Amino acid sequence: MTAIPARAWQVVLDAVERDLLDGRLSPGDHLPPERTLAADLGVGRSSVREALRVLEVLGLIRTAVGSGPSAGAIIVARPGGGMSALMRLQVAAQGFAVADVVKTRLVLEGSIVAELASGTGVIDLTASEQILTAMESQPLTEAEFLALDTQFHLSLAQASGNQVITATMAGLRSAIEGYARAGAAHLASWPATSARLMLEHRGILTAILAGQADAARLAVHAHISGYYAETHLASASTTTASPTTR
Amino acid sequence: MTAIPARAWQVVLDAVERDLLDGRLSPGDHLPPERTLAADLGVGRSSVREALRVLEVLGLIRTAVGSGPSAGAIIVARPGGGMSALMRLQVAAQGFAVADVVKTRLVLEGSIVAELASGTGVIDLTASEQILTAMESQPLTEAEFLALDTQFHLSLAQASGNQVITATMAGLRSAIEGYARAGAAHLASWPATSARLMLEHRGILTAILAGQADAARLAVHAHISGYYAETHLASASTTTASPTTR
DNA sequence: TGTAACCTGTGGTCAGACCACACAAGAAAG
DNA sequence: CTTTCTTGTGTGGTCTGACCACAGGTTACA
Repeated sequence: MTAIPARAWQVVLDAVERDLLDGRLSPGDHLPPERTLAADLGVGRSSVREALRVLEVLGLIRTAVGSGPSAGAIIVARPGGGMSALMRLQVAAQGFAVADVVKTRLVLEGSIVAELASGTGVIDLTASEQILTAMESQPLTEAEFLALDTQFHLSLAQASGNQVITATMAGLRSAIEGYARAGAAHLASWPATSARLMLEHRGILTAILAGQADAARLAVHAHISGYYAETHLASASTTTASPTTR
Repeated sequence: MTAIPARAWQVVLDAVERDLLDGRLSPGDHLPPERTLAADLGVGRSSVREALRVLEVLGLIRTAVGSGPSAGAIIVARPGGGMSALMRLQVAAQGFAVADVVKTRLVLEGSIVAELASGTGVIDLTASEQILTAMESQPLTEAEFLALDTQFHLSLAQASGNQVITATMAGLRSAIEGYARAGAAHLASWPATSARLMLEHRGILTAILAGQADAARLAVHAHISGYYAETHLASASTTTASPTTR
């Protein structure tokens, strides 16, 4: 069929993918041991390991040494880690511009809060509430604050129930985490900025609970682009087609 | 520092990432040969290869055998392939629900066409035009049609200039490509559906060129969710909180 | 001068070995 | 009989060494 002989590790990757699609493998299942997999597919164990490493980084499997039910390679399908690694490295390698990452956050988070605000069903925002309360209850260092900030934004995505958007947002966030942290040092007054950010968080949550979709979207928009404008890191302006990409 | 000794392949991954962040590596540069990398980092060559395999799948490097300037591992930073692999496998492993993928497409593509429509600068849509013309010029098989359909949607993302959204869309699209193809077989009349899809494409493009952001967003929304509703694959309803996720 | 043969460095792959680890089954002690 | 310890076994993690295919450059030859 194909004149090009597939590379050995690709054979393994394809076999696993086919097993997943055909239902022979499901989340929670164990992959065969590496040595068995190698023998079954007619490739070397190192090739199997290369494929498993890819699956691990992509968040499809988790590996553990030892023996027993918890050992071996297990299908987990946690997209967050893989998305983070991918976006972090692409930003590092200049495949992704930071400005584009911020703009994508605006799009995704804006539609998330708008959907949450206009959602008909019961929506659980207690997790977001708790994170906000934790942020406000005591003074935090910049790193602690940013960690909770990440959790807050992520909790909104999780409340929407969309796993794709949640994972993508987690990836985007982690990709520019270093920039956000570095930018905090450029601020004129960290206490002033953090106080403002907390107020904006409250405003976002209030708009969602009040069912004001447009207000929530605008609040998120101002929140995100405001911080990045203040830290001089990305010109995430509101609607203008930014020239930074080109 | 860390009581947990990092795994060997992660040492390599971290080293490459640090080199990227510090500017010691840039797109177009060669990575050191595997054997050199192994010796420099004090790990075995197989561990280096596992890391390089990850970087390759993630779209960060391209490898070639032989000698000369084109051989070896070269930084390329092409996010598309990695994003596609990640999303395809996550859908296969049920980490991503197809309904969520479709909903994310709605969000991203909706905001893309809205931004294109309201864009102040000159926007080049000739590529999208040409693809549409190619689709309309002759009868196509389902596979050919879907391939051009993918190209059309992707060309819009590329016109927006946002590399993150473009790559994400490419990944989402490829993740459900199999479902789209399988769904085409369930249609009552493929010629009728394809004709409708082409008309909708024209409508989207017209709305963009006319500067009607909301109309373009609605047209894209109807276009995408309509096809998936028709193929009974995903209940990508307009605004209702879908219960399919849980 | 042109061509052909050779050499070198690269990734691709495999085989084998050893280690650390976690669990299970059996043996030993109470 | 119960508890505790020892041993065995299977797993991933890693390294080493070897060989191959390939692409380019280099050299020798016509």
